[in-house]
Amino acid sequence: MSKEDKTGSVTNSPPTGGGGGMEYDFRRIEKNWQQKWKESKIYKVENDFSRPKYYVLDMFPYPSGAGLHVGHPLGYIASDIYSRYKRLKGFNVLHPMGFDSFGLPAEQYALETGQHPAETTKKNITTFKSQLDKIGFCYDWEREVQTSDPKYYKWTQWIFLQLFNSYFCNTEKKALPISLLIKKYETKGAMPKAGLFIPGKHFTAEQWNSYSKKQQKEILMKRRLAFSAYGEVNWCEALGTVLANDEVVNGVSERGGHPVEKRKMRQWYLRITAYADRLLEGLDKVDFSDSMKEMQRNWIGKSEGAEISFELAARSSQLTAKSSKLLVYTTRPDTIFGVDFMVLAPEHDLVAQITTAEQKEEIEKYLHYVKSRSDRERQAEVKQITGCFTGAYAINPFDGRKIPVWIAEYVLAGYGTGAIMAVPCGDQRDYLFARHFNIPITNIIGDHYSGDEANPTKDAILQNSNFLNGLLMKDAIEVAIKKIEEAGIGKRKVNYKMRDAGFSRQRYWGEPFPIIWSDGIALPLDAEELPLDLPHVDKYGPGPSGEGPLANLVDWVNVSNGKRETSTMPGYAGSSWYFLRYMDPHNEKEFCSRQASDYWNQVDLYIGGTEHAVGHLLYSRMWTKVLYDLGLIGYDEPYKKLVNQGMIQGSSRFVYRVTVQNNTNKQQLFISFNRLEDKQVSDLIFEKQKGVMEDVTLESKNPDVSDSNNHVSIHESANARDYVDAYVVSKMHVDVNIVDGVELDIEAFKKWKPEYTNAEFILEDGKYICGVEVEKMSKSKYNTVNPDELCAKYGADTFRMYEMFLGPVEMSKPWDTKGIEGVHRFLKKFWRLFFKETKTPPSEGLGEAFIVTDEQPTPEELKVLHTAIKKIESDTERFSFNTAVSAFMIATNELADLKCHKRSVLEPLLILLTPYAPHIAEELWAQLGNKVSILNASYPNFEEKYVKENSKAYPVAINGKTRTEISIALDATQQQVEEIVLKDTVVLKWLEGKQPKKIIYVKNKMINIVV
RNA sequence: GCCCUGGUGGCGGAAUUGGUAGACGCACUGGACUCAAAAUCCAGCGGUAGCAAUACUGUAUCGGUUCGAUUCCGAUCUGGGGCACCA
Repeated sequence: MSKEDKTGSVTNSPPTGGGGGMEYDFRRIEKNWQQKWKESKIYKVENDFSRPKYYVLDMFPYPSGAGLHVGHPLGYIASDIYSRYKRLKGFNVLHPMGFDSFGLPAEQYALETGQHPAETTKKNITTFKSQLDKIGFCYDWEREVQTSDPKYYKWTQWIFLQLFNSYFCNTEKKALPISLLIKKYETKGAMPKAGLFIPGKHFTAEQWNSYSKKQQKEILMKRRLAFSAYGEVNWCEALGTVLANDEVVNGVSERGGHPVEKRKMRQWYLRITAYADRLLEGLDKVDFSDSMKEMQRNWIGKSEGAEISFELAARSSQLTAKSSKLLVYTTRPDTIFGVDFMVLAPEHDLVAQITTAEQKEEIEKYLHYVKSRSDRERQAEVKQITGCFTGAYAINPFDGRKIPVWIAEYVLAGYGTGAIMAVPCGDQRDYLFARHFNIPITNIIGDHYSGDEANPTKDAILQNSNFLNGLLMKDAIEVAIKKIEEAGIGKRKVNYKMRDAGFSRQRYWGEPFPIIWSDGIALPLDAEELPLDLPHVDKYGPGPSGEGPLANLVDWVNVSNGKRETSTMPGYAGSSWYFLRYMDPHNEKEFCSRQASDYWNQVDLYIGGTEHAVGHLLYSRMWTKVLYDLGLIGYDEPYKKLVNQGMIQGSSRFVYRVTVQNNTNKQQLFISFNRLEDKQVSDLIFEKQKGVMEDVTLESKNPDVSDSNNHVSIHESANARDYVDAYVVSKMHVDVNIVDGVELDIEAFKKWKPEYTNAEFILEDGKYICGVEVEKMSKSKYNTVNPDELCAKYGADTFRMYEMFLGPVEMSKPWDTKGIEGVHRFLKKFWRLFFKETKTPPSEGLGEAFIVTDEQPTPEELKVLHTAIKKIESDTERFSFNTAVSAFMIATNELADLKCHKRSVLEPLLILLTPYAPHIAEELWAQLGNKVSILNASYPNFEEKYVKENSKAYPVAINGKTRTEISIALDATQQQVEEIVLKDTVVLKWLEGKQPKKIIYVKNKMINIVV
């Protein structure tokens, strides 16, 4: 052990080393077996259609430059354990791994450093793979996919063409080839099912045939599953580029702090809204957690209500006939008589037309303000109520009331019709808005409305509501809709919160679109022309007028029949179908052969984080449905079961730097955590700064440690003179790896940040104690722990088991390296069931050290074994890996106590251990003389007879409080139990001579006596 | 703001269907072995009172249902994740 050792927050020396004997030399064992497994291709997976299959999939990683930290492998270890378990159960298991290797970070990095994303991505993947391999995963790397590989994205582009060439048939509720739609238009046109023929929307066959090619294509574009249209983006003029929401902070660009505004640009979209209902229905067929389904349902946001059109008051003379109506969507048509104002989204088309001359200036000011606001900001800040009156009025169709029309940022253009009818007594936002702008509030729900806040109830009896008076709101909804439809002023409407998915990015590092624009018509490439390779660029800056970097490649863009599409596909394109490619990764003819996709079928178990709850999962579910509709695969849900792993959070450490204002001597000073609140600390600080600040007193208030960001607090000094008027304590992240628990290794710290070599430290009890906070694990917070170092120090088996032992996979938890010792001790103890540690060198003492015998096991030993089999098998089945690890510990402790070294007990136990700690299991298996790998063994069978008991020590409670324990036969009857219990001295004592009212006896659980 | 989710000893967690709260591990304390250390083994370990047996109390807070609540219901406080161009 040396002070130099800074590889982890555990500062002990390597747990093994030196000495002779057969000790658990995990380094040798793991290296040896990883090598052998690789040579024997034991993880190679064949499409052997005769065997039962099981498909385990991890959400593949984005290969970031930071490499793996201990949070990444959590899900991978879980899926690896389950895969190996299923293999032992006789399944042909597909458990592949690959990389989601297109994406923004590589491009950002390229912008900063000039390194091509292809190069950095390749490098990062190499690092990831070597890190993954050290943990001993059973991946068949021959099936690896990388989304940025042309051999892969050829098929992403191909599927895009299928989407482009398909439409959603509303009658059959499925995707069909667009050629069928064209045929229909040519022969029947597009005629209304019922009601009015609306020119522009409907047309006859003759009309269709008379349209120009361009007109026809424009009509078709409105039906394609992948289509092009105009949509809003975050536009940053200064950077000349479109930004992700991520890159926009408080309305300005993260890079450079330039202003950002909304701008409409031509974009590609996927018509996921067409699949809204099927995406909802599909949730009933899959095994996802309820919360996950709930999140997806909320995202889709299906609601039923009505679209109502309000006449606008005639006085706005600039209104044309067409725009004299204001269409709103509401889920609560029952509240129509409570409407006190209307609100349009600021982007609403009508705004410009209806605004009166007097209001024009104000409206324009407001529009300018809204442009800089993100959707999130617009909805979030309730305290800040903003809006602007347009000067226009709408007319309530039933009572003729004049209703003022406002615009406000809390109404979003993308949802519903982009306009609402505001009912302040029933909706809190509307209420706050009305109060803020002094709009009178109509109460239609009597006592249910307090006047202090809105009440969104549906259980009130309506008042002040004309023909709805006296009706329960729930029932009034239907009545109102009928009346609205009768009056011809609106209709029943199902609405979805979900919008069509934006599918183009003004970026370089993504799949190029196989599209050529010719005279405004999007021409798809032929399948034979794929892949359309992503051309090499030297510069990663944006193209002209906000286009992606590809627009700078003039030669590439201009082709004989037009111009290439210069945007690229988003990150989720490649990940929407990757699960299929693993089944048939080298197929050059098809994205995946039907035979392979029929055999491997749905993913039986999908493991990944909740952060993908809506995005990725919905997109891949949609793609799967489209592929199914087009007859390309045989199922329309990709993932049968989904398990969400929790996030492993980082446990950050902080040091507190004191900066004295106007301090010219620049002495660096740090203060230990618990002295921050020390009243005398200002004296100390003063002491340390002596020489520059004679006679200056600092009066410190208690520092507010909870303050955000860096600045903990500013201390005003009452008697400040000359040099000093305040000192500032700033909080700095410090590398967790140079902190032992909470104690800072000061020397290591100085080495880590050389600028503080001469810093002084105010200690407590001779130590510098760091502050602790749980945050997301990230390089910039210096709270990452590298799995490589842990594998090197304790071995992959220990690391795997420890990650599992931390807690339930689904739960988030902070990482703490300290506990890993315990798991390592367990594996050493397990090893000692097979080997006795001797002082002789292994070359001589092997026979002597190996202590496994062929003796017959005792009933007690068999009970330990079979208890373990039952517990570990069921825990593995239900993904309760932490309790399974604890079951291994219990079994090992008990067998060690029994001094059991019997093959017939240990051999099955080894098989149980294989999924969790494959290396040690394989080694000991070989030591037992087995010639075939333990990976191909079969899982031991649990036998009830070995664990059966005929009595149980029942807890006996009096009035619900456990007072004693009585051993009673398991097959005892109620009467027998009552007799036994009432004879017991402890029970008699607590009864105090009273008669029990009731005796509750739950077989195999407990007994409760009610007095 | 909206949606989802969590809160149990000093710490990570266990309690699978409403039935003995704290399994297992870490840390800590005491002991054995050792010249010493490491490793290993044994014992203790929620709080309060007590030498102890034991009693009371205890699963974020408050209230409810029940013979019985960490578990179910209602309200409150609080940590984490997502919110459509990060992946």
